[in-house]
Amino acid sequence: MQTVRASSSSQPAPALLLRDISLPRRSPDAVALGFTRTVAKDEEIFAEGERPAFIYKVVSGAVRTFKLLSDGRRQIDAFHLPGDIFGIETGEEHRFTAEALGDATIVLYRRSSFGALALDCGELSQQIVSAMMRSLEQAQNHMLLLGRKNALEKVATFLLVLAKRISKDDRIDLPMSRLDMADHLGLTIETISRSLTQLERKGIIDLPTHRLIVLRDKEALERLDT
Amino acid sequence: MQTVRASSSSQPAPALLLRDISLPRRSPDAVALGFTRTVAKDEEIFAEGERPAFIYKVVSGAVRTFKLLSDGRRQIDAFHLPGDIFGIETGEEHRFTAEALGDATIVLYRRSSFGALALDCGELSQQIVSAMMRSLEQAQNHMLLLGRKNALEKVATFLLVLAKRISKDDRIDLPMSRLDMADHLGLTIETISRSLTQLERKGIIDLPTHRLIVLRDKEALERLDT
DNA sequence: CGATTAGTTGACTAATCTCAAGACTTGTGG
DNA sequence: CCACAAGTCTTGAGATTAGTCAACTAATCG
Repeated sequence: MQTVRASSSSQPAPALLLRDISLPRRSPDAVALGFTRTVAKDEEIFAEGERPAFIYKVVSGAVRTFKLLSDGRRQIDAFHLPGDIFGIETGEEHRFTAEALGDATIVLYRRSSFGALALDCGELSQQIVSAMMRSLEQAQNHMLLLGRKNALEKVATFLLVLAKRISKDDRIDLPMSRLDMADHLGLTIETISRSLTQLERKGIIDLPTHRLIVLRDKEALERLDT
Repeated sequence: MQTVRASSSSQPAPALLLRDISLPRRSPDAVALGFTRTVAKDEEIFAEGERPAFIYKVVSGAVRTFKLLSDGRRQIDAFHLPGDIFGIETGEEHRFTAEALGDATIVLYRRSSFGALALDCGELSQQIVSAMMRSLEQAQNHMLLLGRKNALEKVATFLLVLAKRISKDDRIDLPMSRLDMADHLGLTIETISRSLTQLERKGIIDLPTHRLIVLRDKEALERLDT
């Protein structure tokens, strides 16, 4: 596991600075006004868990979006450069924190302006959009796992995620091999095996057969899930 | 680096098996017919690089989607369980390979049925959808990097990606600190530093200042990018 | 300038991988 | 229904990569 270093953090800067109100160019359905805002180095633009009120676009400078584990380990999912849109959410909270890398200028579009986003799409498109969004959320959580969790944490998280999807009374009938798990979690089959054994020794899971896992202590797993 | 093991691979199974033609329920804009297909264990459903002709939905069984590095290292981005939609692409090729984990049943929807996907959305939604898609593609590439590349490969890939976005004649003016790079690539600042030094020693890059990187040998970087 | 922060380098440690052997499962055919 | 074969999983020992800690150097900001 890795040392957690303080992120370079100046103090949070003043309030929102209105500069300019620009209409999105050539947009016929432009209900969205754009506010321009300047942000200082390391200033927070929005925080994980907040209700998303805007969608953002970088005008100048650069922005990082990241997730944190409870002990401060951080995974930056992306750097956003001029022209990039970020902060899109379909749910009720931001799943990242966004901060400026250096001084930056961004444009904010009221989220309410385009309502539930997918609503002005046909129903089929809507299904597809929501499938994309689910993939994206999964991918983003998975980056945190791959970049910042150790082997035991990876396996614990994986079991919990799988349990939510397919467990019957805390029994998981694994649909995949150890090799598949390994290639999903960025580990080797041996490390998967050792991690499972370790969880079993601690009484957290049972392994009646190789393909069946019984979760005996979900709380303990959740503690590992950080 | 990690040993590459052969994926359990039976031989590719026969052709497409039409079973059933079902209309998507309650869908008013349902131009899409659903074909049901059964696939055998480890059978390929589509391959990375292929032109995407369908969108898929798992009916029974489970499916893995993955990317490979040139030497066979594999990153499974997701397991798809009954009800899950997978294989959505906005571009002209599949960016993953999909295979059945065990015997499985899937439904195929002709992609042409909903045309360019975003087309029946308003223009603004369309921008948002395409921003989502970009994030998703980035996230998926990044999972491969986080899960299966070593430190030097990570840094090399990062520099190339960054160069494509912001380099002027192969000079990158880094907008982020070493800590930011580290937290993006799942490494520590020391390892970032050592990797950059190593690239410099090999004559692949120059580091005139900490925030400026000159790419001297892109080919070599691309070779590391696998 | 001088102080502070950011980045580099070295020596050492720890986590995970690699390689190898053995055990368990599963499927097949006698 | 048992025995064997093939594949899958587990375990151990040693190697390797990246992390940790610490000292030093370079850059940046008042």
